[in-house]
Amino acid sequence: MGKFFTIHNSASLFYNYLFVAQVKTIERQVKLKIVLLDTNDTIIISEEQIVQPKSLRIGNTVTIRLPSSNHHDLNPHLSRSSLIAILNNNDNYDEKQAIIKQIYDNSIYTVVFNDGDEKSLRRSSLCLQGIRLYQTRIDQRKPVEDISTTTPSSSLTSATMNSNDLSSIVAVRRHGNNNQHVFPALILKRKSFSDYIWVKSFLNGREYIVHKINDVEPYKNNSRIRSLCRSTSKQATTACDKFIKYNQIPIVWKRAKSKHVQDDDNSTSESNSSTSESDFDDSDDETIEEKDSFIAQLFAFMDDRGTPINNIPKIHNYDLDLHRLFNIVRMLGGYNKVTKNEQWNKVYIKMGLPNESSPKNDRLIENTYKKYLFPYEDMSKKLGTMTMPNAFYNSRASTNNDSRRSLIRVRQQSEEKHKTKQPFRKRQSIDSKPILSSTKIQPTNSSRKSIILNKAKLSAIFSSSTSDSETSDDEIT
DNA sequence: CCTGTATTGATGTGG
DNA sequence: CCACATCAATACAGG
Repeated sequence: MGKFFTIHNSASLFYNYLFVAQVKTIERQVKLKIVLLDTNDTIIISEEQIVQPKSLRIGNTVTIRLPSSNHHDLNPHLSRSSLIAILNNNDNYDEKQAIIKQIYDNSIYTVVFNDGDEKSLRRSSLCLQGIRLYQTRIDQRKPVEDISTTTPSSSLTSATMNSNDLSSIVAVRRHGNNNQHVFPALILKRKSFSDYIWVKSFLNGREYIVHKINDVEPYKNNSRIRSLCRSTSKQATTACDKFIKYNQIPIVWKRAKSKHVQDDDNSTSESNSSTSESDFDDSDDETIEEKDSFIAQLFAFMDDRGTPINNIPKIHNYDLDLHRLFNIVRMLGGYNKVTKNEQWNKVYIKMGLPNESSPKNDRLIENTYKKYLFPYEDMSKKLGTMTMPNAFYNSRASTNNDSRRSLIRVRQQSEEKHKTKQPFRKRQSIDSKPILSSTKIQPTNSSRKSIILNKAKLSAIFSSSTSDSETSDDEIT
């Protein structure tokens, strides 16, 4: 699965979840944390010190060379070349047995962004795009600019999902690649976003935004799909049929106490458990619809640009209300303005999140915004409006069918298990006036491409690199 | 700021 | 076909 990045296959990389780049060159350097068998000491060595270079795999026993008479703690910062020099001189080393405990990739990757920008980064700054994306989209990656500047073309492929009345149930393709997994789902919103529809799964009660063309097929009047559903997710199909016939709410839906699930037709509206947070009084005038629509557009946008939001971000164990956050920041003038004026504490307070505003929490909310909402804000501003015309519909060609995850999850059910924590504080109303996009956004210049990414699973990367295909640059000297 | 660890949901596989 | 193992993504805390 995961492999050491290579030049050859030029994997797409995420950089701060904002940029996509390709690997150009690699200066390989691998460090290993090992435990010596004789002394039980833990030391860090370079890859080159391994004599018996079998598979680099955690847990393996290897023979290594240590500079003789050395005290291992003495040389961890020895330069690579000098180390090699020492070790190539037969007199100067001891050989020992050791067990690999950890593998670190300290290589320098030079990557090229799609704006032509080049940068040298360490592995930890980069994140391999999902394998599926990597496979299917490798040559179809869209620069962000393209998305922002795409002119709204009304030639939507809306023909596939036309009949509103008949097909409120759809079959959603699950992107297990091997299997044709399909589960039935109820359409919650059709218009929220053209290329995407919002569905609630009979499988687990979760809500997803799915791509209309690629992930969805009509359910009714489609015996092939129905049987496929039945074969791959029987329970869900059964629940679905009960829902159709008897209007019976699936159990899995009740478990997920959704705050507000009203779908267009036929929905028995008592499904919302009255215990749900009725203390939600949106001081803003937004309706649920707007919120949903916003979320749908946001998710679809992020999906299209290759950085899908797979989960609702959490802050201190609470689902983050992205719409609220977005509006708050917008009223304060947008990300750059808020940052300049150091108002993230204000944002944090307005969000009504648990815990007090603190420098740490402020940075938390800032980073979260930067990651999940700033691209959207940026795009909106470039489009010249904050109200999001349907502008980037066609950015997702019908050929590329998925991004890092097939389904875009929406609205996690809020679990009970968090109830030990303090309850949601009520939010204060937003007083300030909207300032709209008077602010200038500077394009995301490379100086602020800060690094956040999640860790690389090096163990997996290395352990598999030997077994499955070769990593093609194994012999970097 | 960066790294390591824990947690969660999604996916793959065997009983 | 379902239960369980594995994996990917990320939040969070600590250096």
